[in-house]
Amino acid sequence: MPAASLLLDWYDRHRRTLPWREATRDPYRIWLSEVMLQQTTVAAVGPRWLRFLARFPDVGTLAASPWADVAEEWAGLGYYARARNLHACAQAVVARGGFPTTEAGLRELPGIGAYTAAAVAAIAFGREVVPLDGNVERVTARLAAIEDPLPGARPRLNRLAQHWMEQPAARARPGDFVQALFDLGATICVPRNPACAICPWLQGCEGQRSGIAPTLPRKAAKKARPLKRGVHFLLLDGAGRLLLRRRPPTGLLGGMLELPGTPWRETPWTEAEIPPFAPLPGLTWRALDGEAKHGFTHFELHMALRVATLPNSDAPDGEWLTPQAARAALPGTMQKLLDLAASAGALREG
DNA sequence: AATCCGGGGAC
DNA sequence: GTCCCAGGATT
Repeated sequence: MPAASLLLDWYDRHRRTLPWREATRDPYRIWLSEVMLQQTTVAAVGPRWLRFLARFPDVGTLAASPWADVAEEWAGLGYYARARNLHACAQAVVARGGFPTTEAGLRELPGIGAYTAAAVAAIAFGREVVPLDGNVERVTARLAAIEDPLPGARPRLNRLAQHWMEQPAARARPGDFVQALFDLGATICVPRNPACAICPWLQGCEGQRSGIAPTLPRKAAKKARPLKRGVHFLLLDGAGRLLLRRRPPTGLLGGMLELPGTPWRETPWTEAEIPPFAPLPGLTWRALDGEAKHGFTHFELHMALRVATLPNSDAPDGEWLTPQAARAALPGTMQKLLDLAASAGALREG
């Protein structure tokens, strides 16, 4: 088994300097970083973590804040169920008087799965457990030359990874040891072209010895993504503000703001089907040229856009925001519709 | 076990 | 274009 001390020595010399590593073991800050880092790159999280903390400096502030504020702060980060669970988790933590300090206790909270429970337990509370993230999966699969494909191989990889923590050097510094594994996977044992020559665990890496390390871990084939289409509506009032509505609390972009529109489906929309979805169907809607394109995890989306100005009549239900405020509060998908409108000169903004 | 859930950066 | 990212919830 590769020596934990070799990895920790390497970590002490080469570890990444990251905002959430600033000598704090505040579980709130560790937890927030781990949730933001779920399927999200370190580079993307850095500034967002700092901005989030400035607005919600502690778990009590977050728990007491309205959802609309949390949604606005999370806009653009993706996977919005994380924000909903984050909000619910903060309220649960306040209700129980603080964060649980064990992996099992953390695992009970909303938005905290096997990985995040282990990561917070190890980093914030010094528990001896290895979180199995994409980095640890890759490092472990290569060290042990595991050729079984993910996700089926995950239980086996997890059992192997837990053994790293049994060494006294690792047990003396659990949080540092797991972050050393992250850094090894993020800077040396990377998916493509790993830098095996400078790896502190080169000796004892069976994947490297057998020459298959760069091809691991193997993964099951992925499904093709269908193309869906929708038509959205940009309604402007006399002051140049635009109408947004809030999506249902669960599902795709759940709880986030959007431009009103048709549902998204694979069958193209016929002209006769579209008007009932407009905020004011009787208005004269001008169709803009082009489409906004956005890729989701499991389908590709093309959105057309129609524009109208609100006459002196009853305004439909929704929220009226300036283009600047709308852009700040909208998920990336909807920001692309504003881009389309702006390029057509249909928007008053700076 | 399979599917749903964003967005961006590296290649 | 493809792949990946400090994954979780639901079915």
